[in-house]
Amino acid sequence: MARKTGSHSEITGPRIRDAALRLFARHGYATVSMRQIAAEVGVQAGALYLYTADKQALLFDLMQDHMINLLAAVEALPQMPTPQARLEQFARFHIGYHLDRPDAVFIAYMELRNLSPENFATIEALRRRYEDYLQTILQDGAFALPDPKMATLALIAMLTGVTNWYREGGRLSREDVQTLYADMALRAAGVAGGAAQSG
Amino acid sequence: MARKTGSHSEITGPRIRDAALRLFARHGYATVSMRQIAAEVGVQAGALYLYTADKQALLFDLMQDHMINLLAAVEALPQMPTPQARLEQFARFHIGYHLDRPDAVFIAYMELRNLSPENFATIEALRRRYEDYLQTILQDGAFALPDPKMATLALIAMLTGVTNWYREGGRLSREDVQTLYADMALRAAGVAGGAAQSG
DNA sequence: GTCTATAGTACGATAGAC
DNA sequence: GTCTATCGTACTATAGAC
Repeated sequence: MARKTGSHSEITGPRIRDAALRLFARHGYATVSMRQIAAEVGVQAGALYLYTADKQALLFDLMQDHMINLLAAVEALPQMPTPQARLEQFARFHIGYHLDRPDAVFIAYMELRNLSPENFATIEALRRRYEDYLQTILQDGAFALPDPKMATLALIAMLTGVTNWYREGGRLSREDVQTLYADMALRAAGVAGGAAQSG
Repeated sequence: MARKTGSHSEITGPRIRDAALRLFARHGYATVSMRQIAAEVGVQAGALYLYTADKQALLFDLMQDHMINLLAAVEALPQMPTPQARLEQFARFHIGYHLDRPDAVFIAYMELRNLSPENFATIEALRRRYEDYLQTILQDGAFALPDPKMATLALIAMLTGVTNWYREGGRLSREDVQTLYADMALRAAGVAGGAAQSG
């Protein structure tokens, strides 16, 4: 800390991104200044511009990386035999993945309007691909949903909402929450028997 | 328009609030300047301070009014005979009320972190009262939910999510959306037969 | 009640020394 | 690669004329 000079390009870049992620999530992109980010990393503001073109690029890169990683993770899930198992797997995955990355998730949902139009379009396309993954599951006849597209958006909103209140070490464990939400998702989608009715 | 002087205290105040509501929702509290709000109303920036102590008070008043009106509206709903009917009524109400006030809703959910700590506590208390209204419904034995508090948060997140995608004049009517979401909420809460299975 | 003008501060981004 | 210093701009909020 407080080291004044030296070569740290492999380390400073990620640290800038980590600091920006945390600060943007906590205070909002528009509120956070480049000086704050620099102070968090322990460099001067000017040094940030060796690693990012500008503040907007910093936000965009964080969101794009998050969405690309999310997509890669969901598409790497093992194939499940039944529509019900696929939906349950998705619900558990979505909650687990989002609980692991609260800052990235928060930014991805809250800072869309601070993206430039072109950057917004790129992120929206990635998000749409993620939604399509769930929609494909829900389109299976086993669910008989009148509107799978709408159900997709409803379920994703429900599952993502867990990040608004879940706190590590609280009354419910991560597993509890995954089970309870997966059950609600299965029931909402019209499956009679959820995974575990807890009781 | 472009009138330069005169007495408009009864009219300028509400117009400032309307402009702030629209601009905050569209661009975010932190991004919008007092000059932008003033320009939208047609006065100079300094004139705003005759109607609000500062920018923070403007945001707080908008959020507080929204939450108070929302609470008054939900508490004025006619009493329904069964738990299922109460949940369906709540789901339809929540969606209808939120679709009618997209800007206020957006601000109430997105700008919480831009409130001062004291103002945040006030708004959170109001939100908690609204959640309690639904939680009371869900605590009825008819639903047999393992965790009514969590189910409350899950359902509110799902229902509120409709504001992220619904557009007037789109594929689904307001009534369609209310029906489909109410059905999903009823099923998620563990009620076998929803209001209308649409088929 | 609204205006013009401005004090005081903070910002994003860049230039040039080391 | 990081620093110091700074340019040009924008902001919130206030003071004082009308």
